[in-house]
Amino acid sequence: MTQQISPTKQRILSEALTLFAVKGYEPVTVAAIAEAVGIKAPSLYKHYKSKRDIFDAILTEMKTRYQRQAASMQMNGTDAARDTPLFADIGEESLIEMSKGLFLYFLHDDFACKFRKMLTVEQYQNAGLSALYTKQYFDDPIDYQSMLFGLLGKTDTLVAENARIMALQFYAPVFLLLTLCDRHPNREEEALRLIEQHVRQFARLYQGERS
Amino acid sequence: MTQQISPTKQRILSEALTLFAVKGYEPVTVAAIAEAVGIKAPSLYKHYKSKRDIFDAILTEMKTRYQRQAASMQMNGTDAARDTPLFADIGEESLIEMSKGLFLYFLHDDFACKFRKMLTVEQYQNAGLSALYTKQYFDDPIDYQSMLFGLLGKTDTLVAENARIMALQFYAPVFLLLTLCDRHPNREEEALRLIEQHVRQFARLYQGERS
DNA sequence: TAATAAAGCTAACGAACATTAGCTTATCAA
DNA sequence: TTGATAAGCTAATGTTCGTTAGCTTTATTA
Repeated sequence: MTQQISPTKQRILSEALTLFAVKGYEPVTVAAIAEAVGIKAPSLYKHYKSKRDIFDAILTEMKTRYQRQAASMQMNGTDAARDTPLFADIGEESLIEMSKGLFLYFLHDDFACKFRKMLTVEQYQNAGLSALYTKQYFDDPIDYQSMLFGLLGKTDTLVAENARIMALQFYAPVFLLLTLCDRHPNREEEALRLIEQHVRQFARLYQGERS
Repeated sequence: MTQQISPTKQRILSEALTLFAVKGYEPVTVAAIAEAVGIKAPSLYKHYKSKRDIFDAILTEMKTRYQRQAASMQMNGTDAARDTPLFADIGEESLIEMSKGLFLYFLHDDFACKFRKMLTVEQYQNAGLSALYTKQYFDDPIDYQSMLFGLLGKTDTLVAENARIMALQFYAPVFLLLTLCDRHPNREEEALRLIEQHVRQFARLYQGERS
């Protein structure tokens, strides 16, 4: 039932995204996309009916991938809510590894990384992309982590209101370092070191609080 | 000695920045800049010799402003180091007001706000702007706040290494909320509320630690 | 084997772009 | 009053862009 995608068609998407991620939509010429793929510009129109059509296909693919990932997170989230031991019991070390892992995934996953950059450079001229950026990199992560911290705090003195602040304080430094490395890949090591110290300090501060 | 700037020349800069902030450099046409100013495209060339020249003039003006501001911060910083009472003595409330004040300045100051957006959308295709972005919105703020937290921690158990993490944890949430409001001005109230709660929590966590 | 469709190519078109040439008008010093 | 300069304008130029037309070739299918 699901249509098979021609390899060239897929490569056009990939190379276009690579270019859009750096320059944004408008400054990228169809000739440049074609050259990256290894064909001539008019040949692109055998696969997509316009430049905008390529852009839309990228958006569609991203939405598909994000929903798939959100669905798997949902499962993990539910499991976590049921099964995971409390904050203190997770252990600082595994929390560090989780943070670093997510950081490295978003930094190095080809599609995720380039799509994030494209959203970044297009966010102010496209209301749809603006909303998508906020959902993917602000509201969804903050909501999700609020939920986790909220669950952890139930048996504790932490109130629900504070869970959002905890989420903000946990997430923002990691995200800031992610965008730093987007610009300067050579500072990845430094960022990882800072993330480790940040998580350690964060755990210490919020665990110290309950004793 | 200092050359007087024609009002039209200044308006060109201002309107060009407004457009560059949203679309980036390339997609903005000189005709669009001219129309925003209220003249025809060829008339622009009486004031600047090319489109790139307008862009460079914006960069130059921004560097001037930033250096002026940095110089005044330097003075405040030195004064702070000499005169300001310790962290706990500043008072949570005035710390909140300071944070909100800086946040609102960067969010609403016309030039600062638009220039930040322009850096955001141009950062991946211009190495110079990339470095400038990192300096202005990562290294300089983190260094400065590290210095402050470092001074405050001298008489305390906090080590210098931790001052950078403190700075990161203090600054990142505020900056994240700033970029959120850049996209969604209608969420300013929510952001201010979160900043207040964040600073309160931050102060409580790091003060609780020393007792 | 013959017919069809898919996927590449060159050539060309019309629109939009940055920029230049050259004109007009107003300001202002000599 | 005259001459020059500044700052606007229209018209035009050469380039680049997205897209289309129409051809060739290869692979698939009847």
